[in-house]
Amino acid sequence: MPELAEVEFIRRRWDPGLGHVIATVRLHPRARVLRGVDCARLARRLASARLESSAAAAKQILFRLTAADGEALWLGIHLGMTGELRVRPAGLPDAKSEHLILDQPAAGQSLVFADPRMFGRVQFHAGSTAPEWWTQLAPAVTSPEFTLEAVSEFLRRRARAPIKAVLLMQQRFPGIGNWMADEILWRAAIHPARRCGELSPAEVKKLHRETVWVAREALRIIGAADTAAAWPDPPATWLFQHRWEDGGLCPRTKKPLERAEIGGRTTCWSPARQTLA
DNA sequence: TCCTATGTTGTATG
DNA sequence: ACATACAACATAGG
Repeated sequence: MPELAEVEFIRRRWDPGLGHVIATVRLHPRARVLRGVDCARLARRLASARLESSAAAAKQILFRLTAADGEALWLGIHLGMTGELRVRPAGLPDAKSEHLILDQPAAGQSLVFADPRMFGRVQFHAGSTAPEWWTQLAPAVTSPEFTLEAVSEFLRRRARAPIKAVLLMQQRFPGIGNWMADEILWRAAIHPARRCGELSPAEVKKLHRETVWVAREALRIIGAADTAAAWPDPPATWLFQHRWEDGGLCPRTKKPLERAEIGGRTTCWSPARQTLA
């Protein structure tokens, strides 16, 4: 159930495949994750292609490949709620929910994209220029383009919406998902149901700062972790560790946390430090 | 049986 | 056209 840092972690799972040639491609064309993809063309082009590099931005993963005839190929993976990448030794049977399998027999392995719930998706593009679904992503929250002014302007245009819902909007907060949004609001001491238009300039500034901080720390703790094991959780000083516990306590105030649906998603906050109005 | 789930998108309404 | 709200997608697990 990946957000910014988990996506980066999962991206690196296919690192053992870099520099190796794909011999065969196996896929299940009826799987929802392949909606809109020309599966026959994808399979034909990726066969004999070499995996060159990968990158992650927002919740999107991009793999760059070179076809046997030299053409540049671009494979996109979005993990949705339950998507996962793995590398499996060659010859093992396919498991359930494995929708795209790239066999690299010379390396003795297969690269696998699995997604039981199938909210994720695969995208494919051939040609020398990067596809729009990659180039059109909003600037990363860890980049210099993610300015306080950009955030202020974005919130101004969504004055009536609860801040929790707006933090989930990928056009301005790429990579932020449900747990990161709750973590940011908790650190910024802003109640998730507050309307964007009523936040003070000081609160918006705090929100901007905590967004960058949470993203950086999550990338450091989760995104850079050893991919041989499961991804690590942030420390117990974070809201993250307590948000699903029954009777969970705020790690700062030690007072009870509250949960409710806000902006269409289950939201956790600390009433002792996040108040309305 | 019923409820929940770290995401996105299409559609309806204002 | 734009902002907002919400059902729908599909499956597994408590």
